Amino acid sequence: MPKSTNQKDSIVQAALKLFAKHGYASTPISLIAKTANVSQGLMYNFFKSKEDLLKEMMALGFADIHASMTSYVQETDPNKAIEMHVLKTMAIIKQRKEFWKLLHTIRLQDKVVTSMRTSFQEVIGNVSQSFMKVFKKLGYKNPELEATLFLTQIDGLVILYLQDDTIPIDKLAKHLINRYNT
Amino acid sequence: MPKSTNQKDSIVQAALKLFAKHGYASTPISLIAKTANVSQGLMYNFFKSKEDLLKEMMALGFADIHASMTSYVQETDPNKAIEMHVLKTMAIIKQRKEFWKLLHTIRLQDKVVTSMRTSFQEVIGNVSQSFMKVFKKLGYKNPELEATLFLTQIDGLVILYLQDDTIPIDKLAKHLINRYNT
Amino acid sequence: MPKSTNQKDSIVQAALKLFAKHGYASTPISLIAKTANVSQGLMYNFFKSKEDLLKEMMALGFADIHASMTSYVQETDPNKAIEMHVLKTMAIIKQRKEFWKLLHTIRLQDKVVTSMRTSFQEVIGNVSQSFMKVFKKLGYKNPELEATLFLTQIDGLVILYLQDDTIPIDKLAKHLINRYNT
Amino acid sequence: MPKSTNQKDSIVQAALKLFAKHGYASTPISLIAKTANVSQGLMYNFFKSKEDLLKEMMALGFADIHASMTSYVQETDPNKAIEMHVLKTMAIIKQRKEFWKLLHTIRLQDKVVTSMRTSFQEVIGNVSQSFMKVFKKLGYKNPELEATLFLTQIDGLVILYLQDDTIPIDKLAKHLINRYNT
DNA sequence: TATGAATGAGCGTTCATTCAT
DNA sequence: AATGAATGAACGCTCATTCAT
Repeated sequence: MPKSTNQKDSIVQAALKLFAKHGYASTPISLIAKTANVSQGLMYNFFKSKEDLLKEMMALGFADIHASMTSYVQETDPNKAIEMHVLKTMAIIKQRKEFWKLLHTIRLQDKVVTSMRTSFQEVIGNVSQSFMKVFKKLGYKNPELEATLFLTQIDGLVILYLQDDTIPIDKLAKHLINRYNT
Repeated sequence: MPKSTNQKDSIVQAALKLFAKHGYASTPISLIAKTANVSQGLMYNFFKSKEDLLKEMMALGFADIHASMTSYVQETDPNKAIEMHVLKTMAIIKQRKEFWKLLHTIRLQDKVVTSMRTSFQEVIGNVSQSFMKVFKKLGYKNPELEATLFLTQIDGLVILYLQDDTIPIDKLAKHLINRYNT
Repeated sequence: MPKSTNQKDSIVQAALKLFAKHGYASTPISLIAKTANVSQGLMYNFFKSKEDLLKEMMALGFADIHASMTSYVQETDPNKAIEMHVLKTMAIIKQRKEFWKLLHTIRLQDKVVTSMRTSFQEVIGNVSQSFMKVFKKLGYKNPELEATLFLTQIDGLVILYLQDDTIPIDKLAKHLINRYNT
Repeated sequence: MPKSTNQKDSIVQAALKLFAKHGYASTPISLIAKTANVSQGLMYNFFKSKEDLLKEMMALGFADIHASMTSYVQETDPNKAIEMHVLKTMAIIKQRKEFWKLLHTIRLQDKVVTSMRTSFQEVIGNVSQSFMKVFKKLGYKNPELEATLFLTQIDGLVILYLQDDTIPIDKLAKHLINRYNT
């Protein structure tokens, strides 16, 4: 069995945890290596640089999210689509907290992100388009604005949760769903 | 007029711009100094450390926001309060884009922030309390959840705008206001 | 054989030489590294800070001296004890000139030293006690004062030698011994 | 009245105190200025550099000591000469503790000292010569060695006192005198 | 494949010195 | 004579990256 896969995995997990906690720039490679129980030099067998590690990590995360989100994209009942998206997002966030934290500390910066903007925009774009249709179907006058408000509402909720995971996130999600499903 | 004030100002402006763009940890003091047209050593006549510069900068920003936000806190008409808060927030964000970018890259991290968390929570807390009352007055069943949803909705909108300032932020704001002012 | 040992040794030797010559505070790490033919960064694989290097160096020196001095501590003939201490001290000083120079530039300062004061006092204290007994055995009226005078006499001689190694140190030592061995 | 003299004096006093406590290299000019209640820039009206301040300070100290010591150099009774030298030295040391501390931290270093070696040697040389004659007069077989031992004995005592001023320095001095005045 | 010793550029910071006022 | 703002070189130290093994 390829042990290297496990090692690469440990590295990615360690990096994710540490980047989310201390920030990308403030996390030394040496610490990632130690946390992943791997020699410092070995890191460069898997990733050609620290930045490369970040990019690959983010790509993995996006793929993951993409997979999760597209699972219900063919939902035809608009109310169901809204409900599923809210619930699914909350589920993903809980499960991938560190990834989302990192994503949010990075997404307003222009250095590393440009390279991964594509993947990010793709995911966002798809979802956006999809919900425009949903709100159109529901008869909203301005489905584009509605979709944006809906998605930013979820975004804001997510950030609050990432910052303080003791908020009643499930109640809030339910409340949000009810607001649309009248 | 004291020239030092201008210099301190340039430093703060330069730091704000660079921190917002590249992140705190990835912005060298040397670059701030160069951008502010000041020698590197002189920086330490104004701020005793890089971290101190950040803190002071954030404190200034918070004071500013606090001042802006408390200007309409005595508004008694709940619909008006909602409208004013949305509009005021958008105004502030447009004006202090870099400060808000910086704030968002920092607020999920646990390192430097603790010292300024207080100021942040204070502002947030006040606003939160205030809107709970607003939604109570409007007869919402669960004013606390409503307030949270309202504020996170704004937060999400703000982040989207910080990431891409070509979105129709004013339309979105208006739309949001209309949703509440039925 | 581990090369690192040699490197650590070169560093210690270089540091000892340079600290003794220019003083601790006036010796840059960069110069030590260059003198030891080692990169500046590597220094920190062996010593976690400049101060740590000093401390470790001093500890080594003290251990050395301690070993040398305790070799004759069980001497029961008081005259022999005096003779041996003088001769041994001179031998040590000749051999460890730089260490002693460094020790003397440091011992009146209050900053770094506190941590190593303990080791120093321990060595001194033992010797002091030991010579009090010697002078008691020899029938001196005030053995404590005698011991102090004896040891400070040696100290003064040592310092003179450290300052100018062309003085007839052996003759002086012999003369000193004869003064006690009547 | 020339205020500058007082200022120069305060600077020298402040520098002496601080150099003795923290060492020359570890004492910033800024701290000396603050301690002397003088602006940092003004220092350079009196001394052309930090090193110059040290040199001038030492020169002043030497002149002082020289004056003190030559006051009894014409003493013809050899026993009296020994007694006076011991007592006078102790008096000077007590009075000029900081100067002596500084002197001892500096005298084994080669950087600054070379320039003042002359003055130092001159004082030492005179005293040395003078005591050779004293011991000759007293009929010692090897007056040169005796003089060296005598002076280094005092030196050793002085250093002990500088390191710990709670030792019974007066008793020790008396004891020393008695040893010679039999 | 795996190590960790080794490098060197760059960081935040200090401080002796200069200079405009 | 006196200030203290301003400079810039040098410091101790960190860390991404390389390389011999």
